[in-house]
Amino acid sequence: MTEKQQIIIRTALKLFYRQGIHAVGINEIIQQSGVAKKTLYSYFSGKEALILAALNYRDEIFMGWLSQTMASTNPGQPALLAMFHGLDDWFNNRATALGNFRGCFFINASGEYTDPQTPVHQACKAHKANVHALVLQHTKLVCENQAAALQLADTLCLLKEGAITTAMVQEDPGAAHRLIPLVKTLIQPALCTSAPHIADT
Amino acid sequence: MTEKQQIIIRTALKLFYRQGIHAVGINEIIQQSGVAKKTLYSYFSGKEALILAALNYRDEIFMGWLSQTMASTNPGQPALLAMFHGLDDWFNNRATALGNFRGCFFINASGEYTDPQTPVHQACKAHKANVHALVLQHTKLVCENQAAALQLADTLCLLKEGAITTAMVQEDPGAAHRLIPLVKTLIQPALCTSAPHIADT
DNA sequence: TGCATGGTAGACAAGTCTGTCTACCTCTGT
DNA sequence: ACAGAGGTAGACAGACTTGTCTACCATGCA
Repeated sequence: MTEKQQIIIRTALKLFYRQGIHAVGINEIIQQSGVAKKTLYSYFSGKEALILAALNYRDEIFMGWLSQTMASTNPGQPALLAMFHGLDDWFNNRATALGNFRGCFFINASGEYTDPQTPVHQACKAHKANVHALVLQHTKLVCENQAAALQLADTLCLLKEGAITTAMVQEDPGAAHRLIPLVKTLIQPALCTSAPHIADT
Repeated sequence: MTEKQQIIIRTALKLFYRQGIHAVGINEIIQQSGVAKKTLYSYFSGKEALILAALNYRDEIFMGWLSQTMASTNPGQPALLAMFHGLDDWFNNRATALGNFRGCFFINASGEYTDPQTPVHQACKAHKANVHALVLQHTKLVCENQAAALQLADTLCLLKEGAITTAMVQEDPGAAHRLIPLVKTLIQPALCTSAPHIADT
């Protein structure tokens, strides 16, 4: 991975995230990168390869930020809560690693590539699986059995997606903060038994 | 609203929803509509006007479907629960009025027009406000005060967004169904007091 | 000194995009 | 019978798209 390659990927991600993937052309990317077109095409076979590289880079950034955010406190319950405080930081542009909030790059990309068969959609799905796996590590510490841990991870991830989407579409940066009382309730160890959610009727 | 106009809007919506907005050209729309290009431009000043018309049409369809779904049972608690059963139908392609599930058209569109100032993004935001207003009508019947009703509507709408996003990106059509126990708990009248969520600590 | 490497700048091909325009056709109402 | 409305088909302009290719330049190494 050369320095030029890094610059191109970083620039592409910035533009794709800000303007949408289809709305950004190769010419704009090379211009903003200060790189010749031939250089770009020597590193990437085409636009799709660059998109996939940008998705991969964003995955690294996001997973790094999230795992660091969750590692800043104790594993389990506090880490899960820290995730939602982290989302609140992100929505209010206090998470510098993630840049200015414009929704989730992977959700946005999926919306442009709705066919699940496309490599882009698959990459987005893979990123969400990475996040889920990280969350699951912590729910396992809170729940008394595997099934309950999985279910809690599902719910928390779904809340996360809902908060991101609400914050973006509705221009509502308080979406994550308002969830914190509910999250606190959900992750109370006593409630994470085999019963699905608090009470299952 | 002439018949031709209707055909153009319906075709545009179908293509935009399936392939993304930027990925669909005017030529494809007129070809699929069986309409001359001049006819399209006699009704719509440009592509953006057509996009806004498609968003407006989708809003009508979705709000019609949702209000009908919620009206098929008793107002309040049962209607709110019916919304999530409706989402489950949608994700599993049993809601014919909404077409084959490809996520939420408005979330997808917002991802392509991330700048909140754009008319497209504003239209998406307005749609979400419409849904929220409908949900609020029912949470008011369940909660004992205005603030609690608003808070419950916020939470349920956020769960809805999370379910749609999860179902789409993760190819997980069970996202809404798994939420039902949690929703049942949240909408229990006794819990919808001034306390934010179940227990607020 | 000479040459390979990796870069720049940008012309170019071939196709697509939006939007305008001409020429024609086919109803409907008077 | 005839005018006007509303439509079709499609050429066209001008800009933009991705991707290839030529010509050139600078640096490091033998």
